[in-house]
Amino acid sequence: MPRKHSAADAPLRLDNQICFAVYSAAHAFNRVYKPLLDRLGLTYPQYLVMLVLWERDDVPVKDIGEKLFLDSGTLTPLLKRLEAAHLVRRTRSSEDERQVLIALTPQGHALKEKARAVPQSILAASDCSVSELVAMKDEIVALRDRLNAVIGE
Amino acid sequence: MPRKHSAADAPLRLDNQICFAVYSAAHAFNRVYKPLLDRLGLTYPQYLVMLVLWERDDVPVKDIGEKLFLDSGTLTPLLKRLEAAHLVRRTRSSEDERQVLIALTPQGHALKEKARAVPQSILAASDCSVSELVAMKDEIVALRDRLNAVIGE
DNA sequence: TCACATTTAATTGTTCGCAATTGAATGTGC
DNA sequence: GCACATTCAATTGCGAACAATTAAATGTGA
Repeated sequence: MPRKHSAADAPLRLDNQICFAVYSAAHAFNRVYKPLLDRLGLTYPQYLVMLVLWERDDVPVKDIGEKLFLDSGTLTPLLKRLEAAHLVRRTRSSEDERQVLIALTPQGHALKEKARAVPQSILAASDCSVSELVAMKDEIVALRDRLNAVIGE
Repeated sequence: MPRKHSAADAPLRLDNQICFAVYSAAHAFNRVYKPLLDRLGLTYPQYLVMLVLWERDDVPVKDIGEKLFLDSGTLTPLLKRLEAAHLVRRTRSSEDERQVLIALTPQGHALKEKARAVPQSILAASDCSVSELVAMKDEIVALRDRLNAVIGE
């Protein structure tokens, strides 16, 4: 009985890797977002930063980094590009000169209205009910948090 | 009755975005993989390429790209680094001179044995049963494929 | 107070990821 | 057979992502 694959190799097969499922799904999302975000003049990570700021404004870089799991090496140049696009302002905190506070400009605030069209386009592209997506999201977040807990050890 | 958030803003809230769940889970996986892959001298995308090659060897760049959803702009420099690490060889196909065939070196083949320890470490880190992970993986792959179908339109 | 550790952003260097372009090889339609 | 389109990898340029380091501001203990 010839076999194409050895059973011992199963754990190393690409199609058996949940990490690749997640990795490739993230890229697929990125590609779906791209044309939508192009109209806003944003990249996907920039869009995430704007989501954070639309919820709360005038926050230090560190707070944004904690919410998005990104560090200053990623955020500093990204925020400078958002500043160059006149969407945010970067100012040193007067209370703690180490912190740089990120505030939305009027244009940054205004972009929120244009962004409202994005989530519904994504929902349509995922071709899935809201409840299914919410359930999946919660599972993935739970997995992510368990992984992050291991890293923190 | 004061509300912190408007209901109209719910679709734009970071915690409601499945894409962010996927995005941040991908990064969490990356961080868990890093110390494991450091021992193999591989980055995560390089590990994915090696997974493909351990299944089948002597394939054109295009085939690897189709399996991983990556293009030559990503793969060409990555494969050159794997070649510099003596894990693969790159040769022009004699039948079709446009194609570059990627073959494993003996060291590339040998690395597979060292890599067998990786999946079980990941399984432990995800703190989850195999059947749960398989179910999640299948859901995520189905979502990814629906997203990719939209892009292909 | 003063030495010392901690916190915070910024910087540097390496590796992805992709769009757009180039150039060579191949396939095709007439 | 020959113009033409197509295929494939390589290249270029830009924007992440992160490790490691730097530098300044702040906090802490003796």
